[in-house]
Amino acid sequence: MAIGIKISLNEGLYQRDPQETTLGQKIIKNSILLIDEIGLEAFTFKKLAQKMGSTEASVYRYFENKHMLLLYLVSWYWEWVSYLIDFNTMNIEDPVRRLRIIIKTLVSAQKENPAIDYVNESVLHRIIIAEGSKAYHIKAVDEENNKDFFFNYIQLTKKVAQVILEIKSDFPYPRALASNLFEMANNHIYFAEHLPRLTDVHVNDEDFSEVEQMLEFFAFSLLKCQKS
Amino acid sequence: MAIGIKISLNEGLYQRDPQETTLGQKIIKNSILLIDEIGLEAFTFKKLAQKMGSTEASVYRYFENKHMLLLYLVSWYWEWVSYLIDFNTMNIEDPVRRLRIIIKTLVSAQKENPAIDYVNESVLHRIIIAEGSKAYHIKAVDEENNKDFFFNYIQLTKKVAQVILEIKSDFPYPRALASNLFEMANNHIYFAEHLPRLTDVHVNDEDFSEVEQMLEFFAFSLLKCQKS
DNA sequence: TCTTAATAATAGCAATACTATCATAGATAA
DNA sequence: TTATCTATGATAGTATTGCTATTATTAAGA
Repeated sequence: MAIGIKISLNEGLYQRDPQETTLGQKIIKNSILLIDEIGLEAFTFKKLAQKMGSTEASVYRYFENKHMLLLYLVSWYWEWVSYLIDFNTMNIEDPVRRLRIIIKTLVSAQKENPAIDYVNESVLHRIIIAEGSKAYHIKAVDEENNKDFFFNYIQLTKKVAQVILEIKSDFPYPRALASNLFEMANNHIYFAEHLPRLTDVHVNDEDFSEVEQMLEFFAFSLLKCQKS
Repeated sequence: MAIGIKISLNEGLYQRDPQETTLGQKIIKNSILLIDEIGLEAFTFKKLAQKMGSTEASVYRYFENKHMLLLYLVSWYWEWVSYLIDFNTMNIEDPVRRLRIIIKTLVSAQKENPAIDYVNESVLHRIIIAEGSKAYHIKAVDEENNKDFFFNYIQLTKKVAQVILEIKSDFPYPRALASNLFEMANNHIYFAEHLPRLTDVHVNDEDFSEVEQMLEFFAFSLLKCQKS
């Protein structure tokens, strides 16, 4: 794993690029910890500033509001997963093996060696699981989609859909299967931990292997091919 | 469709039962319309009271806060879907046909003849699609789950999981498939309308037949059996 | 050394998320 | 019938949220 990757994100997501400054990095680092700790609803820029030893006004210079900060974190996460997928599937020809690696990466991204010291990938993963879908379940979804604010998620879907089509070129729902794998990966980790009667899998600590198995089962059953 | 069904919900969801009084019914009716209109984030009890010609304090006598109101609406919706499924699958023996009817009901519940005059089922359906998952993506999920606040969703999952097991008794993920069908039904209607590159299906107006087809394809491919 | 840019410190304001009190109108019970 | 009880309305008040604005200070660059 390379040190010092810069995750490249839509510039419209922030007012000032948080990756460029120490304060920006502190905002990212502490917002991840604080959202995880108290939840998105209770999270405010004032509390964040207090935790960081900075001020509300300074946080507002980086992000327009907490929704944009969430969108930034979500985009960061999916871009990072996308990077991991590229890295882990490099030089692998067989699309079936590529899809298996994609699924593994989806559920265990947080276990990779941390790439960037101001992002706790494991905690960020929890946030994506618990709050991620709130980033696009908003009234202004069309407007923000026009500004390409969901670019990273959509690109990743496209990438995985292409692998699916390599496996079975006439599969009728490649993008739906791809996005569903992402949603299921997160939902069923959440269900296993909080609403266990909505799923059949179990997780303990950070062992998500049952989720991985289930996603493989779903994907390869639909693609009517054996895991190789 | 019977007139005057009373949807029975966990009493912990409300302070005073809104189904019992005119004001309560007005709160349900207008909150559905207002959340749909301005979105959950912008929705407040003050705005609701203004729209209704009542007061903030009166609304608080029915619901502790807007989260509980959302949870009430979501529970109401799933209980109603559950009722429709029971009604529509009555006297049908073949579990494969039952599952097809369940899927149809999931995507087109809002088209059934309205059962209750103070609930606009079509608008409520839009709210569930756009905001429904926020009902359980909250910090207090475990606490609320202990109070059985997600009872209706969990029961419905159980019911559908049983049908799945009737089709294929050794299917390893009956509850996960059931809950995934619900999530997909809502997500892909939302995606088709707002983030079309995350799906392969299209919807126009209230024609969700492509979503229905896709869910059938997913379910029956996984269950490795033909639609009958 | 001068200038600029970034941050801190502080204030302020409108809206939100409630809680409390009191008045009143309608239904119910004595 | 009167008394009372209950639901709602009317009003007020408080702490917090979600910002914006102003000024001071500090660090970095020219």
